[in-house]
Amino acid sequence: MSQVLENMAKTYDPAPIEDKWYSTWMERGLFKARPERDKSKAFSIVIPPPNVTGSLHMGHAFNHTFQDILCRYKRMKGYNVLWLPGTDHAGIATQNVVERRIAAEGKSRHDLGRDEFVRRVWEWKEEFGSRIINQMKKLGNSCDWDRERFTLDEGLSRAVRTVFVRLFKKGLIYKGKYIINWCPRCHTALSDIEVEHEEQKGKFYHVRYPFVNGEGYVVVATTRPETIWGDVAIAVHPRSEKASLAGRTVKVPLGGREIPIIEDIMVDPEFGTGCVKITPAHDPNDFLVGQRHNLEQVQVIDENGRMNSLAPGYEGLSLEEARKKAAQELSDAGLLEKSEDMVHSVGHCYRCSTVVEPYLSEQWFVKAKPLADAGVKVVEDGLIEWTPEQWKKIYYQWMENIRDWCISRQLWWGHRIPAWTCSDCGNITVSETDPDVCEKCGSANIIQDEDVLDTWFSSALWPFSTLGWPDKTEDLDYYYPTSLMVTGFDIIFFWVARMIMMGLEFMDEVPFRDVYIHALIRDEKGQKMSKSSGNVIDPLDMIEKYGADALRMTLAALTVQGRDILLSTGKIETYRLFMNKIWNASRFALMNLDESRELPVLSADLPLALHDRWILTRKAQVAGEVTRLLDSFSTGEAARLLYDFVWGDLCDWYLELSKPALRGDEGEERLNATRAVMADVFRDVLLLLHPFIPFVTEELWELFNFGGGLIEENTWPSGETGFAFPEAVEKMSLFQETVRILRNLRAEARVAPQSFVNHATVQTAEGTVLSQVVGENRELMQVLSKIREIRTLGESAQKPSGSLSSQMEGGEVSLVVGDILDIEAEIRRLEQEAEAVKKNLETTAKKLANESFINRAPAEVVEKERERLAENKDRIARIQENIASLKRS
RNA sequence: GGGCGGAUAGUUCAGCGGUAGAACACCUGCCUUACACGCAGGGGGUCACAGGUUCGAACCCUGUUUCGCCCA
Repeated sequence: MSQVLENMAKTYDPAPIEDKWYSTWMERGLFKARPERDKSKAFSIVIPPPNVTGSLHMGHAFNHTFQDILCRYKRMKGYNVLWLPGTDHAGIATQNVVERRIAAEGKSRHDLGRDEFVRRVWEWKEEFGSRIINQMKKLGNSCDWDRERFTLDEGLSRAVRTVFVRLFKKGLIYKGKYIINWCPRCHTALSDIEVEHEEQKGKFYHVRYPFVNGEGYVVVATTRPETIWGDVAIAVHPRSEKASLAGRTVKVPLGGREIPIIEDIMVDPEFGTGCVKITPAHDPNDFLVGQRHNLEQVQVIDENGRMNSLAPGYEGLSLEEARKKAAQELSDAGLLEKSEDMVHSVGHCYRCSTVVEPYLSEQWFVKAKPLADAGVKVVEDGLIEWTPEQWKKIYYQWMENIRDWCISRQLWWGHRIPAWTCSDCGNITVSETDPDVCEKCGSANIIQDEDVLDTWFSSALWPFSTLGWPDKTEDLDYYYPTSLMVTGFDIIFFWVARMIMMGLEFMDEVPFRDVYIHALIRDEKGQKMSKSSGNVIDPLDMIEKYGADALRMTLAALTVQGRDILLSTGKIETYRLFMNKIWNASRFALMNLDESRELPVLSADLPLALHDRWILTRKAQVAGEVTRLLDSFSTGEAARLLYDFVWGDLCDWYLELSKPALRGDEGEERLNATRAVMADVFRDVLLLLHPFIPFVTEELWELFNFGGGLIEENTWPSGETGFAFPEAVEKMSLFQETVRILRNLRAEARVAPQSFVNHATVQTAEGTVLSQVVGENRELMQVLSKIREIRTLGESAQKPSGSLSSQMEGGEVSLVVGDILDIEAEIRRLEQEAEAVKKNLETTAKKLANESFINRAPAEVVEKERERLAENKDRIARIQENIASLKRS
C-alpha cells in the first residue's frame, strides 16, 4: 500500500485538513477578485455585514454557506467572482456592550465624555472585531478579504456624508420636532421598524371627565391613565352620536386643566366609549390630531421614562408606578367608572426589549416616499427578481405605505450628523467637509449636531459604498450592480428595501439583480435560538465537533424555500456520517487506482459493463440536474440529490459491482475500464460536491492527484459527457430489482447472510429486457445475491421444486431452497403478495373500465395502464400457480 | 382587523396533476477486505377536514379547523 493510503485514516477527521486548506486557498489568492474587460463574466455578492462585536451564530452560518456555495460554483463555471465581506458598527448594540463594560468599572459614558467613550468603543472593536471575521474563515467563506469593509471606516464614512448632504440639499432629509419612538433605556430615538410589537395584558380604564359648565361628565377609556396629565383635548367623531358634545369644556381629572371637546375623524366611534383623550406629546395618533387642531403639546414624561414636574406629586415615578397611582387617585375621587382587562399591543425596543415610549423630540428624517416609489417601480419592471417570489408582495406592501424614516440616534457610536447650527443666525450648515463658519452669516459660532445616524443608514449604501463610491472605481464599474443579495426575511424592510432606494438614488441602478430570501434557523422544537432560552447551537462548537463541511452540508441540505429550518445536533451528525462515507469511498477508489500513479482515461473503446454505463449516465444526469438547481438557487435540492447519488448509487451499488473487476476477476481490460470509469466518476463527484463541502473535496482532489491546481480552479462538470447510455438506466433498475428480490427471499428462507445458496432462477419470456439483463450480468448478480448459480428459464419451462418465488416486472424470481420447511407460511406469504398485486390490478382495471379515461387521458398514460394491467394479471396467475403447486406437495 | 406561510410514516421534512418518498427512530440479521461513523432485509401513511375542478388530486380552486409569522 502506498504512502498516501497509509496516511489516510480509516475514519475521516476534518480537523487537520480544514485549517490547512483554508491557508492554502488564501496563499494562492483563490478568492481574490480582479476586474477584467468582459463584464458579462462578473458575479458579485456583498455579504450582509454582521455586527462587528458579535460572534458568528447559526443564522450567519446558514446565510454564508448559501453564498459560499454559489460563489464557488460560479468560479468553477468561469465567472469572475467577488464576494465582498465586512462588518457593521451596529450603533445601539455595540454602544450597549461597551457601556456595560465601563459600568463594571462603576462609570457611565458621561463620566468618560464623548471622545474618550468613542475611543473606548474603537478599542473594543480592534480587540474583538476580528473575531467574527476569523469565525467566517473557519466556516470556509471564500470572501476576498483584501476588500473587507466596515461601515465606520474612512471610505464608508465619506459615502455616508456624501449621501446625507445630497439628500439634504435635495430636500429629502429634514429636521423637525415630531413624535418618535423612544427607548428610555438606550436613550435614543428608534425608527418605526425598530419597534417590535407584542400583545400584552393591560387594563382599559374608563375615566370620567366632568364638564366645566353644568352637571355631568364624559367617559373616556384609556390604557394609559398616567398620560392624563398631558391631555389637551377630548375628541369625538363628527358623525357619531357624541358629536353634540363638541365645543364643551371638561376638566382633566388629574391636575384639573380645562380642555375642549373637539371633532376629529380619527376617532373610532365603535371603540371604547367613542370619546378619546388627546395627548399629543405621548401618542403618535394624538400628535397628528394635535397638529390638525393646533393643540398644545404637554410633555409629562421625561427621557428616562419617568413622570416629570408637570405631573405634580408624580414626579420621578416610573410609568408603571404612575399608572397605578393615577388609577387609585381616580378611583378615590369617584372618577374611575370601571377598569376592564384588555390585551393590547405594546412596542418594545428591538435591541433591549424595553417598552418604547412615543416621545416628542427634534429628530432628522428621510422623506421616504419619492425614494420608495422608484423602488417599487424597478421591482414591478422585473429589474430585481425575488426568490421566493412571495416576498415581493411584502416588499410592495411596506414600500407603498412607507413612512418617513427617523435617522437620528442619540448615541455617540456612529456617523455623526454632518450638520452645524449657527448660534448667531440659527441657520443649519450641512457639509461634506467640516465647515469653520456658518454658510449663511459667516459666524464662527457653529455647533455640530450631537446625534449620529441610524446604522441602517450606512448599511443602505453597502452595495456601492463598499466598492469605492463616491469615487469612480474599477470595482464599482465592474461589479455594480451586484448579482445577488442573500438575506433573511426579517430584514427586508431594514435593509433590502433601503438598499434598493439608495442604490437607485445614487447609482441610478438597482443594487442587485436577484434577492434570495431565506428562512430562519430554529431549534428542533421550532423555537427561535436565543441565549436566554439556552437553546443556541453554536456553529463554532459544531465545526469543532463535526467539521465545517458537515455543518455546511447540513445547512445546505436542510434548506427549503418558505419554511424555517429546525436544526439539531442529530441532523449535523447525519451529514458528518456522509463526510465519512465520501472519505471511505474515496479510500476504496484510491486503493484500486493506486498501482499506477497515472490516472486511467475514459475512452469509447473500453469494454464497459452495464453498471459502468449506468453510473456514467447517472453521473451525467446528476451533474445536469445540480447545475440547473444551483442556477435557480435551489441549494437544498442540489445537496440532497448529491447525497442520494453518492450514497445510494455510487457506494451501495456501483462500488460493490466494481469489486470483482477490481480484484481482477474479469481480466485485465475490464480492470482498466473499471479504473477509468471510477476515476472519471470520482473526479466529477468531487467537483460537484466542492461548493458544498470545500475542505474534504480539496483534500481528496489532492489524494487522487487529479491535477489542474486546486479543485476550484477546475471546470464545473457540465453533464454533457459523451458517455451517456439511457438504456443502461432501465436495465440497471431491473438488475437491482432482481437482486433485491433474491436478497429478500434469502431472508424469508432464513438463509444465513454469509452462506451461499446453490441456485435461483429468473423465469421470463425469450428476448425480454430482463432475460438480457440476467444473461449479461449473471456473475455480478450471483455475487451480490450470494447465489452460486442463477439460471434463466423460458416462460413455459418447469421451475425446480422447493423454491420460494416472487414476481417482478416481466418475470418471476425463484430461490431454490430444496425442502421448504414451513409450507403453510410460504403459502401465506404468497397469498399476501397476491393480495397486494390484486389491489394494484383493481385500481388499474377501474381506470381502464372508465371510458372517459380512455378517451381523454394522454395515449401514453392509457398505454401504460394497459401494460400494467397485463403485467399484474400475469403476476397473479403465476402466484396462484405457485400456491397451487405448494398445496399439491 | 388585514396579509403570508405550514398541516404528508413515531419525529423532522422532500414531493406539488398519472400506482405515496428520504433521513432519523423502530424491528431482523450480519465485524461480507472502503466505511459497524458500516452492510443487507423489514414494518410503518383515509397525504388536517369538507366541498369543487379534472378521465384522474397529497398536488389546482373554495371553505373549515389548527399552528406559526408579519403588518395595523
